[in-house]
Amino acid sequence: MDDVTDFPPIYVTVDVVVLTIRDDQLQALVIKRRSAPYKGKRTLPGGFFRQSEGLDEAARRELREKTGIDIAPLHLGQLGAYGKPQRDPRFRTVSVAYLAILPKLSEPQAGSDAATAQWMPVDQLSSRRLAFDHDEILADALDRVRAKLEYSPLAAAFCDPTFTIADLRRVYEIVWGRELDPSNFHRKVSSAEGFLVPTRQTRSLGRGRPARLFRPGKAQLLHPAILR
Amino acid sequence: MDDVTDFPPIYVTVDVVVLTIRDDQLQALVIKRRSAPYKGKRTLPGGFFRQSEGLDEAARRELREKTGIDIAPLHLGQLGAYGKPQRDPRFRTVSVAYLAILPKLSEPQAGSDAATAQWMPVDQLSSRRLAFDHDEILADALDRVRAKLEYSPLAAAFCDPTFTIADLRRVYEIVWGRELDPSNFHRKVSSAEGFLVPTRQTRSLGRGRPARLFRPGKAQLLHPAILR
DNA sequence: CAAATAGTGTCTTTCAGACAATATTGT
DNA sequence: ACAATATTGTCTGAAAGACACTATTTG
Repeated sequence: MDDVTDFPPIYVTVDVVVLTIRDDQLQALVIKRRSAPYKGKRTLPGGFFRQSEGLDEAARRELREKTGIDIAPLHLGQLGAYGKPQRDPRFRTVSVAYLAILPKLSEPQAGSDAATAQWMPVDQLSSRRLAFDHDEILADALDRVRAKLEYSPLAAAFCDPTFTIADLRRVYEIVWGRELDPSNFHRKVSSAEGFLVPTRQTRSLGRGRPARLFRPGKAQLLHPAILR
Repeated sequence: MDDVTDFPPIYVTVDVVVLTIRDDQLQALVIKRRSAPYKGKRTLPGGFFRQSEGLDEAARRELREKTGIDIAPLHLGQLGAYGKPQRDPRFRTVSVAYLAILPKLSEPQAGSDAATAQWMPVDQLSSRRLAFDHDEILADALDRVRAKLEYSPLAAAFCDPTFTIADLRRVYEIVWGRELDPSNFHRKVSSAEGFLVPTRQTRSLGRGRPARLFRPGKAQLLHPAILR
């Protein structure tokens, strides 16, 4: 490594793509900027990184401060670093992006920027809508979450603590953007070792046979995978 | 985003995990440190990030400066950001790690730190051998490359411009650490659309039937995947 | 010829996808 | 009973793993 004095420091930020399902749509949490640059435009929640904290820790803190949401570390994963030279017009920054998945119950709550935080369907954010390079970060997040549904039990993170197989299927259908055969889906998730733990409860929607409720299992990798 | 003046800048570095296959072993490029901290210990090649360059660009430059190797951007991918508070005892750093794959022909060459660059088998670097948090970065790189062999044509990046199916199989065997059935492997890679482009040449090893030589195809994703 | 390596074919099992059939509820 | 949803079963085809077999070279 070279001598540190030759290289000026760079501002490091953390940005978080928070995804949930609301109104049968995949939605992301965005914040409306109140100052220049990009005043009035939307961004991903995020902020500067502090000296004393690790990256994951910073992501959790930002999410908590901006939205009042305290997410389990389990459902927070790093996406990568973004550092194109002109990504912030003010000064040189590198942003470390995170992906967080929440069940639909949560609303943006109290917090420093809470007044400006809102959920928006990702379909309405698909291109050239967010400030900085946040469109690119969001696109990468969507690629990531679509891929992770295949081989990880991530889909359960979109659901309440107990959920039916139909709930889980709706998650896959909404994230992947296509319908799945209910019977084949049922067979596949049921046979994936450690994905679903049956409970003794059922849930009725008023019409039709009540569905069994499940809890997430301990598996970190699905085998066999639920292929797109 | 908050007011910038509240947050001290942080040093951003780039570290590169360069992998190749030499002597039938997966090997990584490491550099022996010539100054404190960790004097005499080995690290991954890397250095400070410059104001004017993008992250990918910085990774290529570091690799070129430290080793004389000019890698195609195609075979250079970001692993992620590492930012535990105490990862560098001197000051607060965040490192963006990259993974680079090279065919075995390359030797560490001229460059500022070339004298101290060397290839080492990853089996001999498996734990607590590298300075800073580079053991962790290397472990993540190995996870990544093992996974990528399944669904991407990355294995060809370990090979010369033309290669036989047996060459390719040795890559999988060495990276995954287990033997594969030659006939099943042949069938699988041959049927993966766009993975291999046949040439009219063959190559003889002196004994046995000569093998056909192939070039890498255009596919970015293997279908079906070559599962572990 | 034998030895060695390359490549093909066959069989069994697993799993995906299409879709039929059965089960259990509310109206 | 009927509509609606949940769940199980059946069939077909794709692909994996084990392994027998054929092909083409050198010694």
